Amino acid sequence: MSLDRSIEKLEERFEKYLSERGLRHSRPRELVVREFLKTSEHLSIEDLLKKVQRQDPKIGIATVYRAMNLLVEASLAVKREFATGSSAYEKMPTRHHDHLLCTGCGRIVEFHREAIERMQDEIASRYGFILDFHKMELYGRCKACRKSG
Amino acid sequence: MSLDRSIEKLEERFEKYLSERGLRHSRPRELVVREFLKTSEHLSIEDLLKKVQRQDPKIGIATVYRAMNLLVEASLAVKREFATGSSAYEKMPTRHHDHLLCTGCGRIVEFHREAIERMQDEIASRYGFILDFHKMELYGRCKACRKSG
DNA sequence: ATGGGTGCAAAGCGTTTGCAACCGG
DNA sequence: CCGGTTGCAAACGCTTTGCACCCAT
Repeated sequence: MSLDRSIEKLEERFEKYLSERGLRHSRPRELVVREFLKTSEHLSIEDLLKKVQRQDPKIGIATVYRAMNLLVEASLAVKREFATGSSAYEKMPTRHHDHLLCTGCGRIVEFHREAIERMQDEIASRYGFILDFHKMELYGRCKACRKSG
Repeated sequence: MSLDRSIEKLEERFEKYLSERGLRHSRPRELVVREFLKTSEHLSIEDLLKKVQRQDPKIGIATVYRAMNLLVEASLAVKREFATGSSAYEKMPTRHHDHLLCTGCGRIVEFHREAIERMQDEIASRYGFILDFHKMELYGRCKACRKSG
């Protein structure tokens, strides 16, 4: 399946989400959603705003926030808040993963380690908890950043 | 060593930190630091403010923030920001640990699993990173909260 | 008497919200 | 038309900061 086709499918899911609850289809919203869906990296609100403003400079930041909140409610996006203070949206991951972040250049690497996931469940149950979700972020410096300074 | 004695030692380290850089000793600061040090749990700014205001109602929230920032700089406290939006200070841990949090009652359990730490380093190095720190928080519901609601 | 510390209120910052104009179905 | 949507600006909640006054040293 082509990338465009997969974006189309996600857009359809979003339209369905909207129409099911009497929400409307609008040009600004469509621009935000499309720009978000066509970007594969983690996207900050500011970067997303810049992208949509290239197509329509009148679009305000509130519209971007509102569209992203809808996308999160529709389970098409997740919001990540990092320990560095920045936050970013990513497309709803098909498989769970955690993040490795470079404190130098901001690069974000996704990873998954089943053995860790199992240990987390085991730790939780040892204390009588049942886990809903977790947050695991590793912060360090990538090779390039260590070289450059 | 008694609890009081250990608090005294920490207070001494803080006084040393202050005098080494020409900072002063003051009553409001002392109240904040003492209340913080005598509490073993994770403490929010609001809760700490309430505690110190019981002893001196005139103390403002800015003083609490300033004192806690100093304590963090002095490596006597660490600030934790949780995915639930709340943040809390805890005494500088003698050994590294992560957190398990109940999304129902807010209870926080500290844990440490060496095997996970090792895998985190191993994952980082696989991507060419050297880790500075990490954040691992497990969110779920404790037994009591599952029963009650 | 210096110059750091305090309380207060204002400013910051990222995000949300109230509102009047706008527009989609 | 009705009621959701937009852009703007104001309001948020948490944290920091500017300032005049206070107080340690």
